[in-house]
Amino acid sequence: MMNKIDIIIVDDHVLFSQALNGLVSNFDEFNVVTVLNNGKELVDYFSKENKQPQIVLMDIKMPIMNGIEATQWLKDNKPEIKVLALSMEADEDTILKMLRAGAKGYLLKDIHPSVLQHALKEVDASGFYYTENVTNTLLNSINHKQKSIAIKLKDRELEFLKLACTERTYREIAEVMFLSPKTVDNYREALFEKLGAKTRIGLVLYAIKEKIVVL
Amino acid sequence: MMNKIDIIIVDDHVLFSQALNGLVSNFDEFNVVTVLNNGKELVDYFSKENKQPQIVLMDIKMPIMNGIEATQWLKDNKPEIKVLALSMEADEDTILKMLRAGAKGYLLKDIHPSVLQHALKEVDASGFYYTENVTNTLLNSINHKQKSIAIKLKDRELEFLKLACTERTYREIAEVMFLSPKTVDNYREALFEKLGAKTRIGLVLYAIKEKIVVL
DNA sequence: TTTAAAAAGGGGAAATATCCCCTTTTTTAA
DNA sequence: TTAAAAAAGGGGATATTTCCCCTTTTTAAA
Repeated sequence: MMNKIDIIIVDDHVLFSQALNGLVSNFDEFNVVTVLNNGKELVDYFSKENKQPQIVLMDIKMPIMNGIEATQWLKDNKPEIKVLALSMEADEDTILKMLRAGAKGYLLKDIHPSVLQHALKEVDASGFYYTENVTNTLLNSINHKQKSIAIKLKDRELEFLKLACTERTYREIAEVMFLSPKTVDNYREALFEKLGAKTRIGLVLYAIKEKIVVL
Repeated sequence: MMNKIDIIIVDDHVLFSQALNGLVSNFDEFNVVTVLNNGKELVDYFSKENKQPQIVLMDIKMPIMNGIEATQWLKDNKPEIKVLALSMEADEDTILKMLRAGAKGYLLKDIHPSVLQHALKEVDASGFYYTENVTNTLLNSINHKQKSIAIKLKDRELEFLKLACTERTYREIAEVMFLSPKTVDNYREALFEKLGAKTRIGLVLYAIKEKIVVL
């Protein structure tokens, strides 16, 4: 008989975690060492026990110490243990935080048991299991960082704003725009007002944030 | 005998693609339908042939039509075919473009054959295979934390630079840093010199470009 | 065609930023 | 322990930015 892979389940919903326990215990390859109710219990567990599981099946929303904190703790203190997140929510922010904390995979609780089994095997064998879902979420959050609130600027103001994001002085900007320096003053003051800026630096920060200028 | 999974290899390096052909053909589960030299040949192939492979092993850098364009074309025209990218480079930009174009995985050419075999099986069975490498790249590009700083800045200079990217005056920056305004002058001038800037705007542009400050 | 709004221009002044060439203090390395 | 380097501070001048309160010119709409 081959050695089974030790797993700890951390989840505060007892009904669910016990069901999960039964499920995983039925997988030939895995052995559930213990079932804990939150991150704190996991940390306490390691202060008492010498045994280390290969994988922790981690819920995210939990009282006292949540899954993100617990995963971060494991990364810092037991980096060889792999965390597979198991969550109800698939919102971008949670996924991001969990992955940054070091999770090796992120599954939703409504998956088919066979997928869980497959994921566990992958995490054991390859060290990770990132689903299409997770990857797409990451791709999305790169794309729609933030939609511009789009204060509407006139063409000439936009032109000035772009030039303000260079090392040109206002005098030089005036030359480029074929305007008097005094008129450029007006554009500056108008944009200070519209964009809530107090200095030229503020204009630059706004322009870059809103992707009016691209670096 | 089970049905083998059909694969097309697209790569302009003939020596490599032929070696890859031999390798994959030796895998029990897979059958290499044909080997093509670039994306254009792949598009042409589908205009002549009715047969469709399940998976395309796609190089990225190729003449005439590169792997990104070809993958995008497949997504638009043959969405049921899965693309597994196989590349020399692991730079962020390329990975992002390839995934956006619809690749179901991204492997480097220096992996072990068994990993390729495993990835192919995963792509066939699950529809995707995203490695830790790829996921970390995505995470990084969200964080914008890739430190490509060519010029090494001292801690205190970095601190000043970040403050320069705000609407604070130098006098206020001096207060925050517990320095005399004159010392702040020195930091400014030192950075002008190091970063080739002539004005504070130049500092801000540099800091943002190099991801020293995140907006 | 009249009228209002937008764009352009300006005077003048105070606050900041830029610049160059110094000294003193603290840290680091030989 | 001593020399050198880095960090901190400064004087003083000029240039630029910021600010407020104006006029003139051009454009667009009634």
